[in-house]
Amino acid sequence: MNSQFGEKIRTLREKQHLYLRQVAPLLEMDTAQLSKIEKGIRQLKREQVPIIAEILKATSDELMTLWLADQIYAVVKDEKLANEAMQVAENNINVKNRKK
Amino acid sequence: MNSQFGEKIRTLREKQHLYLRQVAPLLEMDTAQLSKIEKGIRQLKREQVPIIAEILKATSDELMTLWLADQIYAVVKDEKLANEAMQVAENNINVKNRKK
DNA sequence: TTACATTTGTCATTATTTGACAAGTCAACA
DNA sequence: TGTTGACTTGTCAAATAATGACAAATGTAA
Repeated sequence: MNSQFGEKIRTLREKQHLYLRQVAPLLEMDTAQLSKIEKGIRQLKREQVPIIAEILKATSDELMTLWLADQIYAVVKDEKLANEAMQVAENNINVKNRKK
Repeated sequence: MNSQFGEKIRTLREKQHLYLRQVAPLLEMDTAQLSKIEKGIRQLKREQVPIIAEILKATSDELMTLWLADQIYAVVKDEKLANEAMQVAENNINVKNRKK
């Protein structure tokens, strides 16, 4: 279901030989939810990204980048103007950063 | 309140010497709502973008691009990893397009 | 003051997302 | 073939967020 973040955490989890049953409680959810998150059917909450990063021994930044990318992708995935919109958004960010 | 789309439609409306009171009913909303949309406090619905484009004699694509850019911006505006995430998302889009 | 355009604040309604659970599939294997 | 364990899927009430509608406020010009 197209989720870079979900695929990544599944891969990481499997590398550590952990079961959903072991990871889910650490995020205070059941296996059903975590399964859906790995498949991209549901989204992990932003504030849980650093938590799962620690559990799976990944860097928070790496997972956050994928998590954010998924959110962006959800906005533009079926849009023919996706690339143009991304360009404009990128400019906005850069302008904003320059001001700081 | 930082909305490219809102600023654009305000500019267009003013160029045409139209009042909120005149435009709002065409979008089936009151002036208060449209005012907020122009200020970026609320979002126009995606399906209304072509309608306002026609009212304000702009191209739908131009306004849609700005509207989408605002949605993207909302996701990443306070994120230090905004640029990295945009890169990843852009790749996803390109990969997807290549497949079609 | 009055008139008019716009803005702001509030709140009930509506829509979307989430959490929790039950039931399902699938593979391994006794 | 029946059981077990891991994962998946579906449903639905509850929580959260977004919207619509309205009243009141602000600002400005006559």
